[in-house]
Amino acid sequence: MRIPIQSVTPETGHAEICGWVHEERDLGGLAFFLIRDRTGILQVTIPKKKVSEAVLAAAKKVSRESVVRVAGTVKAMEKAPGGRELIPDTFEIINLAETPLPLDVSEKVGAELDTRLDARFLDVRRPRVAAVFQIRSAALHAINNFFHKEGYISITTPKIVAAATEGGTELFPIAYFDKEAFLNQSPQLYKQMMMAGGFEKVYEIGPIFRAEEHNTTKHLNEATSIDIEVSFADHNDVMKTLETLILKTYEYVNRSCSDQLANLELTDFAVPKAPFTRLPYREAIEIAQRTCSEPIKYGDDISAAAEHAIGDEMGSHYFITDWPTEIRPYYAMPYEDDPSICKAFDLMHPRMELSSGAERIHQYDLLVQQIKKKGLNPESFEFYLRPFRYGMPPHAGWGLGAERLIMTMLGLSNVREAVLFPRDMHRLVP
RNA sequence: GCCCAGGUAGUGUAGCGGCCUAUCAUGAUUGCCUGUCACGCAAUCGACUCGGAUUCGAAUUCCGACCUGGGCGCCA
Repeated sequence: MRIPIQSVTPETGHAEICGWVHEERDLGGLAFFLIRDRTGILQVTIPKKKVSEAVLAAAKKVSRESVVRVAGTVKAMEKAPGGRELIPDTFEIINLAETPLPLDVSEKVGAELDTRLDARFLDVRRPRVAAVFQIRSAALHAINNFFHKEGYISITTPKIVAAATEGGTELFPIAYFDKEAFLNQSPQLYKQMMMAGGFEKVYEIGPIFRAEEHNTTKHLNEATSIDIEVSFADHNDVMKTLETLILKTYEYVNRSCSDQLANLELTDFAVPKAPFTRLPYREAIEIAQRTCSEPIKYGDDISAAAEHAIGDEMGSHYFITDWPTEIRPYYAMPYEDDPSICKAFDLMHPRMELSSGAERIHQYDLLVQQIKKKGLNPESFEFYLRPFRYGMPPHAGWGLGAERLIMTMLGLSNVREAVLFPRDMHRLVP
């Protein structure tokens, strides 16, 4: 019976392990093999005079990163990594790996991201890379948990759609039988429709697709969006929810992923401090005008340089609130007393935007008016507008980029590090 | 889409008109070695992205193609 390497201790007695050959060192009469599975690394020690011919033959033949099954006696050994080693009585090569390897799993020499992504299956064998995805898994678990505890209904909405969410041209067209269709850029319209469906609190974690030809370390053409929509809530309510979710996620990762964080050398991992500052857009612009070398004025989008300048000033997570209605999507709710600004917000990490959200317009006439103001045709949004005529409650929500959350949480320099098989302008394989 | 910077053994690099039969590390192959933990030692193997041009001579300069990284716009 195979047991995980993590649970092999000097008290184990006889053990059978399965895994990959991480490193081999042959000292002549004595050989050492480091065997790795997803839980850890164990040293297999072969005193050549004391083991069987079969073990010797296998040890001679096996190459690095081959898959093996090794069984034998576990002994306490101070000189061995982890204080224990396994002396094999059987050493079976399950699958021999070809040589040379496309990249060095033991990390003696580096590999560029492009090389790593081409051989991602090998790249993720490296413990520090695996740690990122184990943490990503834990973070998404914490997020799912949070929503279930809070009574949200998990939904999945179509990724193949007939119309754009926000107008725009940044959609991937696909052939859908004899019709024109697109990959969805956001679940926005569908989660709002479920407010008319009376679900009240919904969330979805799923893929979003953007055909923008951006070439940066924080954009993907296929990303994972964490989306919520809540009825009878306003922008402040859902900002509070987002803030709590971020804290809970960091706390869970901090609590349950200490090995992985150690692998990533994140000994100073810190849960952000709440409450996050609510910084009105107007004040954000003032900070940028004061501290950023590039000129910016009220009404502009916040440029990367301005974003960094404001981020430096704020130092940790913060919200930018009260945006000019003009530069937000048509569905953002304008303030009653000043319709030039709206109840939209972005959640910012000092390095980049993580999330954007808003209280939405729930009145049919106002929504149609805003769609027209953006130069869009309400007729192409009929499927979306229809629910607004039959009892749409007030509601608010946001979308949070899962990869950016992981990237900023772990200090990754490229968002591609947070996706197993990233899709960007140049990469469609593997 | 615009603007930079690059493409040298399996991997990561040095070289930037002749000293290149191309450096170093890692790796692979073979041999030696009983406590390695980036083991050590010896030998061997393995590369200038492609096409054109300039030149007596091109990895090195120029042009084009292809590929890659990064910045910007925009956004999650």
